[in-house]
Amino acid sequence: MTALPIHRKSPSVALSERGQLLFKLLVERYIADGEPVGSRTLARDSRLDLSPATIRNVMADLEDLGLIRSPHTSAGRVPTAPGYRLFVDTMMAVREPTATDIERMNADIASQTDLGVLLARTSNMLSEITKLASIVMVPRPDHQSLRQVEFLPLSDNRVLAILVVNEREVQNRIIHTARSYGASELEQAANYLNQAFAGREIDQVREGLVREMANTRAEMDRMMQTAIEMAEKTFVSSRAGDEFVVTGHTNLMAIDELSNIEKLRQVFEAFNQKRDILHLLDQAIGASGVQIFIGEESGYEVLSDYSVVTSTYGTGGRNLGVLGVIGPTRMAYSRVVPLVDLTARMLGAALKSLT
Amino acid sequence: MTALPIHRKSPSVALSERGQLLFKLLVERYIADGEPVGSRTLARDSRLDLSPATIRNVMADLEDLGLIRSPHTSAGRVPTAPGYRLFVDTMMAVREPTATDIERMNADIASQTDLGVLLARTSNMLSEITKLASIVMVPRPDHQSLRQVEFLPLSDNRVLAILVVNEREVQNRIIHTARSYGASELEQAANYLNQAFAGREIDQVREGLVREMANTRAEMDRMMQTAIEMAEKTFVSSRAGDEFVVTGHTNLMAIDELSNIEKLRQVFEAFNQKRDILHLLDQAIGASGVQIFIGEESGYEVLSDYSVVTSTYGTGGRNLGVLGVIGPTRMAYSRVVPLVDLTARMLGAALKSLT
DNA sequence: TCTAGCACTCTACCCTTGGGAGTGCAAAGC
DNA sequence: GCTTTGCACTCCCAAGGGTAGAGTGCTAGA
Repeated sequence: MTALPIHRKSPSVALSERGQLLFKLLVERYIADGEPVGSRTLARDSRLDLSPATIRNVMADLEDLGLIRSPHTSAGRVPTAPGYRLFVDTMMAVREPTATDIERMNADIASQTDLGVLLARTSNMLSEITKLASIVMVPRPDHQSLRQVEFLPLSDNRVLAILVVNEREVQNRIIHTARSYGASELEQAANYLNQAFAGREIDQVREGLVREMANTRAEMDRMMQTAIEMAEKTFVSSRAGDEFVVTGHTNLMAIDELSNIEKLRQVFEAFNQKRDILHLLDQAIGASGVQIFIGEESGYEVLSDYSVVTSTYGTGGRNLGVLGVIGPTRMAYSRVVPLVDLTARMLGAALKSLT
Repeated sequence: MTALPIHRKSPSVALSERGQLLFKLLVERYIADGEPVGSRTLARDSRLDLSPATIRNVMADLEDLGLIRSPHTSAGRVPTAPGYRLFVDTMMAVREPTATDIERMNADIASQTDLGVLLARTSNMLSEITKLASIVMVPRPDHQSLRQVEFLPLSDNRVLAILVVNEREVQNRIIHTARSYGASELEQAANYLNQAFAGREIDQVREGLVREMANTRAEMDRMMQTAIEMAEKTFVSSRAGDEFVVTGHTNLMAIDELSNIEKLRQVFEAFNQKRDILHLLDQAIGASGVQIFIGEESGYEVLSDYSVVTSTYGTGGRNLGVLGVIGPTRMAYSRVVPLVDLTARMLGAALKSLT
């Protein structure tokens, strides 16, 4: 076989060209098979026409650099977290999603009109195609602009408030009031609020009300009083907390061939204790584009054998949220990364057309 | 020891009094330990002062009756599905929930105001206390009475419809229209609908509209046209499909000591393919009160090693939905059954105070 | 009708064993 | 100086065999 011109030493970086090649092959092989890769296998895989012994020497170097390790004395080598990191950063060849996948995803996502359903479907689809667990964090509206508000009296001094924010999202809250209000009273209050504050940020609404109160204090008529009272209770501490959609847990069970059930349980538990996962996703929302957290990098011990691939999504220039997948560190990054990217873009587009 | 008066034959039923006693002990023991119960153990447990050999004879009878079986030649006996059935039907002594459990549940459930949160919390709580997976099916409103409707124009010939039904529930839908409508136009249409149909069943609204159309066909003014057009699209095929909340998957993983991971995966998968589970819950909603499905009784093969304990819940006389738990057939029925019952009643009460 | 005794069966566990895979090292080859 | 060969060594894993424990069914005797 044509030996490559391998004698050119790579200048300062510790890794020779040959080392890189073999390392790349090793990672790819391990991702494909899931079993430690030995020198003989690697010798066959590479077209370098080198004996296993030579490969062994290179592998020893790679091990010294902390890129690979052997699970035990006489097993092959597997990539370490830093190894995966190097791989995805400098040598991964992304495999574009197949036309089928794109088609399938498009059909499913584009047709959704309800925000909740859209997110759920997106998560589902991503999970099915990647065969991993998928997370979609719902858009966190940094500013909510009020479009319309309605009040409906319920029994027992309670009022149902319906807010339409950001042009299309509907929120509703039950508020407890000191006395009971009549329907017409509430209607007037809502009318006033709609006229005075429609199109304004919710935060501003609260401020505006306070100002209003100061100005008109004495000569406030009854309607105004009602309006202010209602609005105060309605707009206080809105944010119900970030939510996210998780689908495809079960895919993790299928993959984890070691089926370390206790570990798996802990990961699932983490999904439920949503707060933990949220923090991870928060890290991701800062930078736009695809981000990869390998093993311990995520900062969560339970995820030490798992990697997380995330991408922000949004419309235009704004990041609305984060989505991604969780799977074993040896997931097929070259396939998963473009898929996550694609999904994020599609969701962004779908959201845009929804507005 | 004081031998019980066991010589009285039970009349026609195939099971002697002694057989019943020993069977009950066996089931309780197996539920507690999870391991096949042998004749020696049972001899010690019972205060009957009988030798293991005698117990063996009884056990052989019980096996002939199909109430118990041995996993293999020289293992003890475990209850069969019919065995559990007999146990829960005729000999189970319910253990009332502890004051702590009641207190805890009450605190958590009673304080909720949002329907979605209430259901989620209920499910969570039930799952935590029973240490099983819990399902709460959301109330299926067999009749939805319309309280109020609002329309908001969006871009691209789409209109956001907001429905308030059943006094407090808010639904919103995006509908696509042939042409674009102005805000005032839509407002008039909503006003008309609200006046004409508030308080009526949604089904009736549709019917009423059709009648209206027939009557006024020719002299329909523009406002009416708009109203009818909007309403048609809004009220068609409303039912977004029954939803339910599942929590505590992870508890199943902890219990299934055999950790037959593939089986577990199938069960989880079934949770995701919600339709399957729904059908099971549908069976339960017919009869009110607690129902127990043991193993294959549920009609789902994947659930063959699991039992489902459900109860309907509702306010006043009406059944609104079903909740329950899923766990191994050897769950502690005597504890779980009253807990499911209690939860159902508490949820019913919470819903009542919410309306 | 109950009990004691006994032979039998099956599982779970431990230990050993041998093969296979892979390594590391030293010496020989190009 | 890099590469290869040869070899001893390590470790895992699966298979086999032996043993103890638990429990059974059956039969004969109280």
